[in-house]
Amino acid sequence: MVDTYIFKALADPTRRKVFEKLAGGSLNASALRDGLEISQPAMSQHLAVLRAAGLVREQRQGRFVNYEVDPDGIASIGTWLARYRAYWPKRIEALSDLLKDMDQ
Amino acid sequence: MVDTYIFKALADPTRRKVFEKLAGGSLNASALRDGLEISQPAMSQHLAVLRAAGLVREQRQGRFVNYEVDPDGIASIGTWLARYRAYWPKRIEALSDLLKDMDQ
DNA sequence: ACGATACATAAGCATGTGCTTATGTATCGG
DNA sequence: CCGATACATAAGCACATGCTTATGTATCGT
Repeated sequence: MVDTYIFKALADPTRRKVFEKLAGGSLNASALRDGLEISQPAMSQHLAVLRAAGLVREQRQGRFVNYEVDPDGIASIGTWLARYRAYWPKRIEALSDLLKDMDQ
Repeated sequence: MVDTYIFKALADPTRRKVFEKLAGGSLNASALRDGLEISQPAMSQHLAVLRAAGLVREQRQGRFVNYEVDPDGIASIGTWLARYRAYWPKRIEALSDLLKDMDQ
């Protein structure tokens, strides 16, 4: 199951923080450690999990590895979530925001 | 973190199957076991996890406990996902379906 | 060429997770 | 009332997970 990797990856609070940081723009592994109290190997392992889940992709640049959000990952969640749209409350702010953004 | 409970709950394939079954309509704990090869206590424990995550809610009816999808749970995921709408691919089928449904 | 830097990988360990069997609690039918 | 049914809870166990320290690999600056 592809979904299992994604949900497992997002089940960890540290990984969600990392993902949110990347949503603000591409960053390398060291920069991602700022603020989060986490060792270098721990970050490396978290990034490997996020990458395996398809939530993040990397781009080597010399000594640095730049990470960025992989749209495929969130698309997968969107696809999964869409299966349950029948239960989506009619008036939820986040959804109307989403709707507005798409209507362009 | 509320999100942690939700993502942890959905990280298990069996729980996702249970949730999908419930998306097709309300069912009691025994009916949910059909098809899934799972013991009665295991199902009870899975349902407890889904319930604690806010993905599912229960309703006692005599000896039976009826479970159904809790819209608050998927709304939480939608809210979380909406934070990353900037990375959402423009043309994903599930999304346009969602859009269509909302435009009513 | 060499030390420093950026990151990955390996191994070990504490804790979490999902299952099992056993048992408890409540409601139903007769 | 009493056995059967529906479900929950407890305890124990195998395995997964996230961390640590130690070490490996590749690139940079000089």
